[in-house]
Amino acid sequence: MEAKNRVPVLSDVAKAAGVSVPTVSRVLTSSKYVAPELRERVMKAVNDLEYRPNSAARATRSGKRSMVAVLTGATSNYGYAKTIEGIELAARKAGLSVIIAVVESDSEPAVNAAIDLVLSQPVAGVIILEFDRPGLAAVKAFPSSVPMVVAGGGTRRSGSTPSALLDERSAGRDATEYLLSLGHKTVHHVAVPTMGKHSGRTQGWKSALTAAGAPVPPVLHATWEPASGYKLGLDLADQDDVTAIFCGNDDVAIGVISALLDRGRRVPEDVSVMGFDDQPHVALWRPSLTTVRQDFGDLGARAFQLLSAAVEGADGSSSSIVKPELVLRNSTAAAGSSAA
Amino acid sequence: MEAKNRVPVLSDVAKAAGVSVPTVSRVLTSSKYVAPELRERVMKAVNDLEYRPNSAARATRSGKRSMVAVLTGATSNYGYAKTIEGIELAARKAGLSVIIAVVESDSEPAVNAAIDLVLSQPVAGVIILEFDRPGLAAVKAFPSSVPMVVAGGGTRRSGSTPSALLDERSAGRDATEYLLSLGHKTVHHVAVPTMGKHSGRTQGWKSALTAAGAPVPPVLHATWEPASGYKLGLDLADQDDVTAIFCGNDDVAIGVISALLDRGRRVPEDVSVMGFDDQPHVALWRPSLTTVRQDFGDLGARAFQLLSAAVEGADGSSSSIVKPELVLRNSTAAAGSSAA
DNA sequence: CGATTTTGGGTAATCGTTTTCCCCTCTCCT
DNA sequence: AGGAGAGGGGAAAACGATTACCCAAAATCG
Repeated sequence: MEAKNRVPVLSDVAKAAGVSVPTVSRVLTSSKYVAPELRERVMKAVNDLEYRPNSAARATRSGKRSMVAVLTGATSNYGYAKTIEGIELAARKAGLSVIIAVVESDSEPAVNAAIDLVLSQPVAGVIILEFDRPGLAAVKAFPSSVPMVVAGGGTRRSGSTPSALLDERSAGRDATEYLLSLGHKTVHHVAVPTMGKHSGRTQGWKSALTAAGAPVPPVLHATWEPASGYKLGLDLADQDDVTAIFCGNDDVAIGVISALLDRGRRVPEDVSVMGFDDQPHVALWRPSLTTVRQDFGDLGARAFQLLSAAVEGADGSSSSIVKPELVLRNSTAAAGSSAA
Repeated sequence: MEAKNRVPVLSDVAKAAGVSVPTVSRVLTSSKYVAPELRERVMKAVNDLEYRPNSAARATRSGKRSMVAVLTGATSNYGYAKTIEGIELAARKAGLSVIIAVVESDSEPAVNAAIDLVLSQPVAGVIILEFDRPGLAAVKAFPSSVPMVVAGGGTRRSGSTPSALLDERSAGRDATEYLLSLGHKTVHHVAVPTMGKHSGRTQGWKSALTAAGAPVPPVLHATWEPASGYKLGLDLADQDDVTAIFCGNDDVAIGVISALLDRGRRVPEDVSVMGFDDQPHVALWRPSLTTVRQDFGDLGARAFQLLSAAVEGADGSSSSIVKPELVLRNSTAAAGSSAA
């Protein structure tokens, strides 16, 4: 157990096995038939020395890349983390490593810095998480020389970029229509800092309202923190005409509900509140949260699939879009159940 | 805007700038003085061509690695995600990329597969998240030829491995002592699937109980899911002697509380419940959750700092340990407040 | 059984960088 | 003015792998 043992390279293995360097390479990449006896010797040497191929050198010569990169505006929020998890799982199954690069903001220097960091590595392709403005900016600025796919909540896909999507627009519309169907005159909306006007959730909400001829209240903007939902919830609680609130995500919904309750408004009797994402714990809230279930893990897996295809050279810019499903629980109720 | 433009290499830049290849390299790495005029020309060519150094080739020749790897048993749970976020931020500031590798289980093939995946890339060093059994197994199996540091919740650090730690043991003890100080005869414990008997939280809990001469109830084992906490909570609700419960994390605590409430036991009047982690939303629970705040982002930053030092060759296996702080809220109360 | 084809494996070239040499030129000093 | 010293930059080697090329031996065929 020498402490600072030099890490073995191909020539060490070749020497140990008594063969030439290319033969070892051929055994390891199984690129050409090698006599069983030699193969045996090589494999033994590989195991004895604990040799691991240096994929940097490999990439340099062969151009075969063994890493995919994820470019994203954030990592630890629920949706981001789950999507990254899905990507990592799919990549690992395919024998690829995953490298994470965070785009600090949507400013040009930040975007370029992240892109530089990623492209300086030998990546086979890049998945950009288009959940927020930094992600959006990264998609726009990304050079066409490297295979890229988008994963996000958008609907429209202008160019020829393959995309794995969650149909947030439809989901937002469904959610809003559901609340309207309960008899609410309109639905207020607290947005999370996603892509601004381009957020599918917000778009769907607005289109449902206008389609139903309902008034469109101004959009309230929260951060990702539940506390900011709480703050906005305090304001909403004071407005008597607010009877239904569609929130940009579960954390914010929790904040809003908490504020409403603190102000003495009952949920769902006085005000119905919906979340978005269906984090595991919101089913246990009191009231349990009506929300929209998004399968982020699947999103990540689909994105990786598309990237694999793009790397293989499939030019047919296929895309996949999945519609999240409503999960009806107890934070929503018919308008006027307050009287009952 | 050619679509499939070959990505430029150093010799392209050299040609465009009318200098030799090594000169370009010297400019980019600022390894040797280059005349201002030449430097100028080179930089212009670099910008014009949008050249980005190929860090695989760079690593091959110079041995300078520009990636750190994170080896972990999971990625999307709160603590994991926040720690990874902290590592990424620190690494990005230092100009390094982060590669993530998940260790599927603590079985030997899974551990080796993850280690192989990581070590085949040109990583400067590795941070292993020792929050669970796969992480623990990875630490044990990791070869000494590559700089490595451990980040986790352990206390003991046998060998000479630098470690960034959260003192879960002390925190668990503090939490338990706090509950005992409220007059509870003993404290029940619902553990999350961390390192089994080696979990600092569980160790601290047990040591506080034995130190106080209180009976040590059997440990209940939950998964990471709130639903599993709920399940165990139903059982606990039926035992009248259960008046205080220390949970392995916030999600489980929420499940337990939910079950207690569903069974008609009041929190905190009948039963006090504590969580662990202080996720942002638990402050908004009703009752708001008493818990232990862990600064995972800081943990990640500290781990990266130690790794940097280790890579630089600092052999003094320094470690850093931070004690999480109790956050007292409303899910805990004095024993017997039920009567009041 | 001799000539031609296959086959397995070694030698050398290659990938995109960095680094070592070395040479040329410019400066400075006596 | 001539020689020593220093500094800047180019040519070539090196890094650790893969791949092109080639040759000897075995296999196939007439």
